[in-house]
Amino acid sequence: MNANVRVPQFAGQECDTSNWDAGNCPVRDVINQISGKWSTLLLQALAQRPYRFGELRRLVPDISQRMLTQTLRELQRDGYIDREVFPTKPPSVEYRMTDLGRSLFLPLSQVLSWAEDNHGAIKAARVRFDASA
Amino acid sequence: MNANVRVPQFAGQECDTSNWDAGNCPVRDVINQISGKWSTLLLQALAQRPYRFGELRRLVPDISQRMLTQTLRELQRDGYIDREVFPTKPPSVEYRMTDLGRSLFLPLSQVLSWAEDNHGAIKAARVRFDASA
DNA sequence: CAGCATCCTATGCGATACTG
DNA sequence: CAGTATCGCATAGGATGCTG
Repeated sequence: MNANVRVPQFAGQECDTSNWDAGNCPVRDVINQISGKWSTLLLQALAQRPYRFGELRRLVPDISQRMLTQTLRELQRDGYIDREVFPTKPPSVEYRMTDLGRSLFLPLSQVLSWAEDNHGAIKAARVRFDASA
Repeated sequence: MNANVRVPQFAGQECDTSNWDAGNCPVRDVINQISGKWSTLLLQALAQRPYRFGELRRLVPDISQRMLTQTLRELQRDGYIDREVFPTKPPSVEYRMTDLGRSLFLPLSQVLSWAEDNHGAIKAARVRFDASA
């Protein structure tokens, strides 16, 4: 890690790079959490409707149970989703998106749509790059 | 890796999860590349104006030379930025955003702005979560 | 100036087994 | 059903040294 420098960062913010990950660079502090392998996928699912734990497992069968738990916890911690436990036997737990989560998903879904729309152009760019290299 | 299952994924796309990273899930294929530690930061810099290699180093002094090179190559390969070599002595290289990069940065910058605007709410949510745990 | 090659570490993530 | 606890690996990323 470098010395105590300050650099212009995301959206014109200055960030103390000696403490890069500790939350003083606001944009990175937020982006870090939603850039995990499963975060956006789960956000997209829960943007549709609430889901129970097992439902999410079946919806995304290739997520490990460990990462499902962990990702849900992180999303909950950041305030994007709520977790409600129903004291049945055996217990059931429902996850639902919060208003904050929905307000994030608004611009986020635009990026996802862009990715879908432009996947062809990107694949083409890769072919061109790899051919000329 | 799991068996050959297909699940509904991003933006309603189906993805063969047995080959998850190989590009058959369009959204993930695109998002993977821009979710690196430095990608969005460099995109934001180059959205302002073209930069030379050394300028980017000085702008983001805490990026390692290795990651600057690598991230720029990935962004170039996906078609977001162009690389122009000026045959001076010693050589100088300029990076500039392409139209594709600019069209990506449009929705992407909305997410970055959202992150900046809502950083306080997220930090508060974390405090609440950690207190109740 | 703008890189490439090498080594090394941190950690994100998967696999497996166990529990209230 | 909805988790927790361990272990292990693959890879993202940092540090350092060399080059056209």
